[in-house]
Amino acid sequence: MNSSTPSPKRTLKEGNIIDAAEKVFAAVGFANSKMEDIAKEAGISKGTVYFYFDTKENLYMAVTYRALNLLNDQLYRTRDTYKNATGLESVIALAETYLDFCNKYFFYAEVILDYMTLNRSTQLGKDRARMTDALKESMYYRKVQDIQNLPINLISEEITKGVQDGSILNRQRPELLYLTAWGSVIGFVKLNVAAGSGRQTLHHVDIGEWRTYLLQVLKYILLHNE
Amino acid sequence: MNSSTPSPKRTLKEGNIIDAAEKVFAAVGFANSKMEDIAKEAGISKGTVYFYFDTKENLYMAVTYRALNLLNDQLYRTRDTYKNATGLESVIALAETYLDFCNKYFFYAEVILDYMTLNRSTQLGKDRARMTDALKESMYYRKVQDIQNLPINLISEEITKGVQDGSILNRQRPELLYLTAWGSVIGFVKLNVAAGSGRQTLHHVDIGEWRTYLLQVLKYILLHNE
Amino acid sequence: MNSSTPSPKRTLKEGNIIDAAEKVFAAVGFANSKMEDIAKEAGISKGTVYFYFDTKENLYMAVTYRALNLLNDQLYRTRDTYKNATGLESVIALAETYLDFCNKYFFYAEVILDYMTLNRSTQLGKDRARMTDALKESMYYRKVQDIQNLPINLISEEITKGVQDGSILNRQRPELLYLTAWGSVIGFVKLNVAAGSGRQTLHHVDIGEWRTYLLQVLKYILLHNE
Amino acid sequence: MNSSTPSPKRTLKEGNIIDAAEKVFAAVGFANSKMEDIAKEAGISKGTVYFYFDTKENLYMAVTYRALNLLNDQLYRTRDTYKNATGLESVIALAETYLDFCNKYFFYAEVILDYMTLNRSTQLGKDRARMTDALKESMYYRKVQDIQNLPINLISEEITKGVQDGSILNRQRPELLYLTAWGSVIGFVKLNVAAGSGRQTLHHVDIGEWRTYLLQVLKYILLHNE
DNA sequence: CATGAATGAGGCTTCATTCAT
DNA sequence: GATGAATGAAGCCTCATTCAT
Repeated sequence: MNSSTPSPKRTLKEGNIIDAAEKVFAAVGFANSKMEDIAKEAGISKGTVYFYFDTKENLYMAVTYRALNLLNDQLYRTRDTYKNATGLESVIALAETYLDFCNKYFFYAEVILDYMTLNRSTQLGKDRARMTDALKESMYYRKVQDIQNLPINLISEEITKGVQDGSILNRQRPELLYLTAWGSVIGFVKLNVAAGSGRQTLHHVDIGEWRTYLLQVLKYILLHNE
Repeated sequence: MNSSTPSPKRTLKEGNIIDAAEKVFAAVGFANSKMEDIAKEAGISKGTVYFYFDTKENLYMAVTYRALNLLNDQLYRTRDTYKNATGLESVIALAETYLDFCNKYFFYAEVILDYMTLNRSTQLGKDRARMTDALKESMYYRKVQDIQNLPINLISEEITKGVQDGSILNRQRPELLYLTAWGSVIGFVKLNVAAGSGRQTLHHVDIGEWRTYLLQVLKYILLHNE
Repeated sequence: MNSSTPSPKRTLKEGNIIDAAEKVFAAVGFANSKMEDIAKEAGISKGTVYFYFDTKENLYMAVTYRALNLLNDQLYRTRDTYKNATGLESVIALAETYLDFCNKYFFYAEVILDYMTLNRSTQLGKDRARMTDALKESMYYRKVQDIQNLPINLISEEITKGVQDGSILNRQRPELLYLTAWGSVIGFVKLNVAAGSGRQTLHHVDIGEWRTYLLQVLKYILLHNE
Repeated sequence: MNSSTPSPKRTLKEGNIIDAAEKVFAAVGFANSKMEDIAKEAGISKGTVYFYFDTKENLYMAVTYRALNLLNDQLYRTRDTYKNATGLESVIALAETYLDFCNKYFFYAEVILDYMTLNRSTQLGKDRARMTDALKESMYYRKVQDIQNLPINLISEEITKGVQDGSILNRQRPELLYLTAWGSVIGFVKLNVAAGSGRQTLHHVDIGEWRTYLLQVLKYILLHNE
């Protein structure tokens, strides 16, 4: 509705609440999070949370927006850094950026993956519908929608660039490469997320080692036409 | 606790309830599922559901158990079919089996991934603790624990077999290969799940084509040392 | 949805809850009534109230339905009693019946008047809309709608009968007579309601005396053409 | 308490707020009205509303006071206009004035009736008591009390005048006549209000026609002894 | 005086679970 | 074994009111 820039003070306050929400959501999951707890975590009252975020769903979407935004920032920064490098180098750097992002902002990675699942579920009763509606009416939901495709677009562009500058030899379509590569990374992340943030090994495999190997495979895929 | 074989009648009834629970969980997610709905879906009363499953969590674990069991069945069947084939062929066939499984029963795939997330979250309040406890006391939770490692063990064995019979040339440790391969597959599944079960294309890429390419990459990984 | 007759037990229980709701609504008004209080008044738990009435609004409508139903019963009974009398006598008896009803079931009279105001208010925000929706979806709302016109139809018929049998001499249209007569009665009731149920006098006028005079006027209206 | 004349500026501001309050109360009723909405409607902030009216109840009473005041004004004006006419003519003119008032400001008519209901309800919990107390402490509540009897006194006087000057032949006590007449008018108004403000017909009866007939009946009552 | 952020008591409603029949 | 009525602990959200700026 109001597209004017919000006051810096308001933005700051919202930020504090999102900080708190993040912690609580990350700790116990959306369903088990109570607005009361989030308020307490933020050191304010429940009412104040509602003053800034009219719905629990909207607050969750604000977290998602922040996560996606941060990811985009980092991807764009990497892209700019590698402006003069080859497409291959850029793509690998982007993959590393994403892996680092997931490692550093563990919960954000989860939230972003969660978001992708949101539109799925078939309605069974009205309640679900109501919840979905609440979500879709949320301002942040629309904000997220606006930027959800940025990562894929960015990476696809860099793959295309690599194909054109000859650094990427694989002649599959960029989208196919993107999906395969991204899928590998997501799988890596998902397995790590599932295992928990603190883990250093999974099934006796050192995660750093796995990471290195994954990047090797990605590079391999990009370099070979088969 | 009671290790005597349950009556066939009881098993049948439980099966019907799990059928219903699956549908409801898949449709609206665990948190939004109501025991009432599950009972209705099963055509029985809420009380009866509780007669067979003392907790919502336990019912969910029963679904997980079924999912994992089914996956194991299919993997074992594939392994047996390829008993006399090379390790490489066996491993690729197992990957295909898993992809088919995820495609056909994609809710099961999700449930199995979900299971891995269960033990994670830090406690903030008592509720979470209570829920986790309820879960861990559930009979099906223990049943799931008993078989959770079967897939990875099975696949690792086949990779080892492939290494020994010379069909797999990659000299990385089987577990590392397993994780990389499984991660790729999970990413594939996850992206498909996120997109929705009915889709035929994703980002203009035909899913069958993607699948074929993914298997190619897997084979490639196994065949090349580095 | 389910048009089968509810079990007598259920009907009985619902009746008890409506009894309690009546008392609470009458005592403090709809807005100030709490479901908790109603439950306590009925000697049951809040949850049980919701088992029978899914909404506070629906419960209120159930009260309205009962009120309107009771009024209809009494009017029909009077009509039957005066089946062989003149239309004039019947109409006067109906007026007396209504006055008695309002006197005896004070709160019911209010509820019925309230109902008439329901569809009015212009929406300003969504909340109001939501409340109205909750109301209109309520089963009892529809039940009330089905019988809301019975009184006016009944009385109009009797006026018509009186015109035909020559006992009512006023040649105005029955509807006009009905509105004028009914309006007088409603005004009487409304002023009494406003004053409170226990009052014997209003502005130094004995209410019984007023009632007698009102009936006189009504008779007068019916007997004189202009 | 403070009997010093308020500044014209303050009076103006209060007036604006009451304007807004009226609209909101009329649209959604007292219980569903939010101070926020009223402030928005007045184009000011919530805090400012509270600066002028310390309580929602007090604001409502201010509306009531305005309504009653306006009615009184109009009745007095009519009385003055008919100073030299007969009592009968004066009374009929007053009835017409009231009908016009109700027609033009029909929310005011409701508010005035509402006011009469205020002192009634039995206490069940503390909330109701608190609300009533808030009301009774309100400055406007006392202001309303001061003028609440003006209409009935005025009309009763005119009836008495009519009896004395021989224009009113009915020998019932003025108060009885007053109540009967007022009741008829209130019923008329109530039925119209219930139907909605915009209606031109009710049950196929033209409202103007009904109004004319009602005045006829009133005149008839006044002119006939019994 | 005006603003609008902050508060927190309170109400409606949900739903896992229990239990009498 | 099955049923479905009963329970009550929670949780989301509202909104009158207060208060610092």
